[in-house]
Amino acid sequence: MKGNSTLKYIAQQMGISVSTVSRALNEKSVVKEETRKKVQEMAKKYGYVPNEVARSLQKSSTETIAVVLPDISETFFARIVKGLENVMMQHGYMIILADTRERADKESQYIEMLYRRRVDALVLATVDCSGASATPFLESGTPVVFIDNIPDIVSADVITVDNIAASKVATKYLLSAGHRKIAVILGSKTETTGIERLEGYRQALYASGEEVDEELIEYGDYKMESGYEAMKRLLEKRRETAFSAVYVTSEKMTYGAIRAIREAGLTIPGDLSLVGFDIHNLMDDRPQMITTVCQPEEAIGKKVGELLLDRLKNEENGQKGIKMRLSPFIYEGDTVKRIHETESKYC
Amino acid sequence: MKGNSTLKYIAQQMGISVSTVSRALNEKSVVKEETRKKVQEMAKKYGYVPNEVARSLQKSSTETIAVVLPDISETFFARIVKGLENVMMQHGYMIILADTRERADKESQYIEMLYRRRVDALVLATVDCSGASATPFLESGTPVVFIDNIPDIVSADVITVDNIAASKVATKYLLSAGHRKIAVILGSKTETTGIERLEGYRQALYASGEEVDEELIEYGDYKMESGYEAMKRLLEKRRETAFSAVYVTSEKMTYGAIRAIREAGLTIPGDLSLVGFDIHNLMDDRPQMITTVCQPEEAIGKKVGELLLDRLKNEENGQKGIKMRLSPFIYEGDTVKRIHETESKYC
DNA sequence: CTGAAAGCGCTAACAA
DNA sequence: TTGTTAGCGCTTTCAG
Repeated sequence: MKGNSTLKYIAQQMGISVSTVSRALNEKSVVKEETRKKVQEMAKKYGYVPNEVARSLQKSSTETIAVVLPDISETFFARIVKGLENVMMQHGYMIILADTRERADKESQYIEMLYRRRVDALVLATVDCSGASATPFLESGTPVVFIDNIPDIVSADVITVDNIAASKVATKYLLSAGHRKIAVILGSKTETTGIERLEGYRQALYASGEEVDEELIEYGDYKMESGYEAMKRLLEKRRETAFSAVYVTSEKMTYGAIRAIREAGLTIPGDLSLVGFDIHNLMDDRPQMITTVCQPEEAIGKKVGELLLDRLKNEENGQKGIKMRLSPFIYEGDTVKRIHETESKYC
Repeated sequence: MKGNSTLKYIAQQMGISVSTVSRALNEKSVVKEETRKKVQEMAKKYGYVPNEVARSLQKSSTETIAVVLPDISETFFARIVKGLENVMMQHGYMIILADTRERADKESQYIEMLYRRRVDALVLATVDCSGASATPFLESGTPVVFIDNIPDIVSADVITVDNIAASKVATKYLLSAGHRKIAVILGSKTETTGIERLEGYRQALYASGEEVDEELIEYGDYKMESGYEAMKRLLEKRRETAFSAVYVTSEKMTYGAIRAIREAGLTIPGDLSLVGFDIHNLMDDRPQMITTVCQPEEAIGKKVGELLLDRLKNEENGQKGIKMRLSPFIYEGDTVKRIHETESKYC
């Protein structure tokens, strides 16, 4: 018999006006102390719980922000969400989560739904680099922060890891271990994560005077199966290409690649060296020697939160074209050594 | 200049009533085809997007469900959320995610916030087995489904893995590999996940005529660090206890335990056999031989979603005391073998 | 088929 | 300090 207690109901019971009840319950307004106490008593007695839906409607602000991403079961995304959620919760904002399963159509569909719900901001790890899916938010001036992939939109706010640095670190690591023929498995030809990670790889090779063998560059789609397939393709042409190391640029593709290597009867690092990406669980405990590049997720989530809070407080909505690149780490086998290629860059 | 288009605005522009516009835009209502077309045109022209906040207020249903859990960066929870989200999204429901960082105080605080937002249902992986934190929902008759830990409340709806079966499978696996002295690291003395996992361990030992050595039972708090510490304690008394295998009952504690074992200069399974819990990433690719018990997360998420959908559709709110236990798996080293101890049990 | 009116629960002027 | 009124944007009777 609870849950239907409203300001109106309390007001009626007490024979006073709704607005007085409202004021009494909102610390900021001025009411006679005595009235406030009585109202609070009654509110408790009737099990009154404010209805935020009504409040949202009237204030045209839902104190809710949306996070749209390709796969929450990727540790990378889960950790970003965790970092973000922590900051936002402290300020009374809650998070709506939407998992697109890497599908651009779902992405825009979900974003449309979220806009209808009038979330106050959108955090988007897009799989559609045109950035078109974010249109409803962009047009209405609702804050949007892109993480992971960078959209074509010049004025967009972006906070991501420095992908070029990440690949440079990974490649240099392998070069300095004596490898000359280094294969790479990328997640996308069109998304900036893929483009930049390739770029860093190229730069590192050029810098050390190595040729880039296009045969050593394979593509997947960030999912495990594609890492497995890409690795198999690389292994098939290993005779001609003679690579001795491989760099895989996403968590799940790394798992897939490792499986392919094992199935081929090869060992890591005995037969083939490998540098993975975002292998966090192994990182913490290192049950084996996997070297991995990692992104500072909690930091990304936190930065996104702070940026958003600023945007939301200052009412100066709209994109400002902020680009923030955070530094990746590399975790090298058993040694919990961290190499910072660059410090965070802000523009 | 967008984003402020409302039914009222369109109605004014067209010189018709708000209700007609509303009807025209809601497929179900009856309007002259011609009117509908014109309205739809105008709506598009003015960039009208329905305001779900207003709709929610009027329908007193937000089409939103809340998920409150201890740690979204645990693969176990992330996958449940993914499974659940998938089902709910297909029916127009969105998910609000709250991460309590295993803190009971945050848990009840968040649940309070969520109730104010009038989410239509709550999915709760509680760390407070009294179930008291869910009170606002329970009292108001809003559907609540518990996952993971089972609360004291008898009438509560619960969908979890069969923890006793999980431990039995794990322990039997080690017994059949010839181990007699098997240590176990549990996550909690008070939560049902801990209690039941201990129970399964005990039952398996009894069944094979082994004594239970209380010295071989250690407790952590599900976090990595505690797994590390618990393992260290076990190793310190290894001389007296002479255990040859250990069973660790959560993902992160497993990582911690492995680290402790490695730091002690021991190898798995050379010096010590280990069965872990929820080690999914390793499961998919198996970079090494870790045997692990796993829970069917996607299935749990899906079941939760289906139950909720049913509850929400049929308006017969309130707890019905449904208890559903899904079967765990065991993944045994390199072999992708699955042992089903039991089939899903429904009560 | 369409309009007028009421109301979801709350806040916020504006008076009193 | 308190009450009255209006309205956030929408749906839904109830008349017409």
